Amino acid sequence: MGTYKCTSEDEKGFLKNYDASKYERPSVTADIIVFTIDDDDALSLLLIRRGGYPYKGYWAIPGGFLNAGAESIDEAAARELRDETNVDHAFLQQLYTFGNPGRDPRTTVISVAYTALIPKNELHIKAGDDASEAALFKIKYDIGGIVFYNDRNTITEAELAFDHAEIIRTAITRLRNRIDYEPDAFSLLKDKEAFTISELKRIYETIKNTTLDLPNFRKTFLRNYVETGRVEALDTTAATRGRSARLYRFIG
Amino acid sequence: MGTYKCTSEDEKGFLKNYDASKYERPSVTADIIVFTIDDDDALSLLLIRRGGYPYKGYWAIPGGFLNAGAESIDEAAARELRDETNVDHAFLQQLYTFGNPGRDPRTTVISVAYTALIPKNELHIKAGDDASEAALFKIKYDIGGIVFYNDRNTITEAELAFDHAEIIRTAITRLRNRIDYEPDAFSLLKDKEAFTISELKRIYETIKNTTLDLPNFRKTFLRNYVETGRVEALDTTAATRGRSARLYRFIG
DNA sequence: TCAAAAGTGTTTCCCATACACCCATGC
DNA sequence: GCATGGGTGTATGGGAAACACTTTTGA
Repeated sequence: MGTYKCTSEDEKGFLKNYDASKYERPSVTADIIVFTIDDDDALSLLLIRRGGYPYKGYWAIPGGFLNAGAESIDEAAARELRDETNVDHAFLQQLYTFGNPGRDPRTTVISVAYTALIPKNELHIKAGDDASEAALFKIKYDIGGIVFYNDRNTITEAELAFDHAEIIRTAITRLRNRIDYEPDAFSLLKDKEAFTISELKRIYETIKNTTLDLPNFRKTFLRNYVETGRVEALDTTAATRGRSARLYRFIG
Repeated sequence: MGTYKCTSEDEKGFLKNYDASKYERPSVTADIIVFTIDDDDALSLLLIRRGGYPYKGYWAIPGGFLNAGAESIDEAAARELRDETNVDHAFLQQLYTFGNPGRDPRTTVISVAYTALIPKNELHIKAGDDASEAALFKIKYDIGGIVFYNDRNTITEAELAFDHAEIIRTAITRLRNRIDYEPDAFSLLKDKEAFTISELKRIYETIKNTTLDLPNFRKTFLRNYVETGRVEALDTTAATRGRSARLYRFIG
């Protein structure tokens, strides 16, 4: 890609006469599952209460239409994230593309879903254009499905707009699988330049929804990250309630 | 999804007046990387020589525009696969969605890429509507990139249409990563109802581009598949050059 | 009977897990 | 000192890799 040039004359004619409306086109959106870990170590995500139809008043994941021609899908996702959270340079990863007919009552809508992992202190939530409200919801795994709740609302999977429950489930599954072999967890650190092993461990525990053994976590962390140079051990320490903990710096 | 109904009167009005052309819409295609293993155990893929502009005469992966409203993306991919290969019920998996502006000189095109794994004896290649030629190419890893070749043609990554080289690279990477923990390899067996351990091992070797130790491969195969009931050991054997080999049947 | 391929058994090493124990710090 | 969390060391077990060896078959 990038090396292609129109050289022949008949190709130029073809491109000029190309009728872009020959095929019926779907709308394309970039939707984002914004994950964070809140102050009491619960995995949370950002939901928007829809201000317009369809699904007016329903909670949904943030997203918006692709500005075709002016931006890539990745850029559309980044723009949408910026609009909703003020976050500019986030860890943003394409998740999956959803395109069943009927998932949007208006017309065929293809949604390219992205996952963002953002530390809570960097999140400055604001409502976008067509949204009346935005809030973080804790994720709770319950028999029969996931429940999303915060101080003011509790909703179940079935109460989400569109097929967003399926999208969220896909995102959680992927997040859990990736964390074992990708450094995703570091994206959720409040300070990637100075963090303790315990802080990182709490992130892993939150995502995997289990408790981990600290000595063993330390060993695998040192082997996989410090010894490979992806994390640097600092000389400084952080004061906590007990013995002060060594600080580390994430490099890449 | 599926439980949503328009109940309010003003929502009905909204949907009636919804202007589907308000946002500029991109074209959406479903593109397919058809992998197979050819008779001399080389990983191969299906390429189409483009009969129309753009990239007329270039080799490309098969694909076609989504018939928005009439089919899901998955169905579009299945239809396209059927058109090109006569294969109807294949292992078809969504890979990634590519949507950089400029990747197609006509207009913004979003391509949802799929991977298909099909045994060569089931492949009946035919050219589709806008393609003048279709052929299998062996994949060879060379310094500086991948080379695709068969009896009649040899092409490099840079000679492929659009950004298809990137799509293929993504597909190969994913295939290699998945095979270690997903039963993808079984999709490439000539006969899933009666295969030997060596046959399966050759598929793994082809995909991973290494040689494997047969005793160890047997052990992990028995533990992961036979003992878990996903593969059944048959009483029959297959005659080969040496000692005849036990046959197995893939269940799910 | 010999080569070729299938199949078995053994040894070694790495790594995950479990857990006992020591160290530093604040109150 | 003592509670609290950070940090170290050791024992155990399972699986991956390497490989020596046996069995069955066709030519």
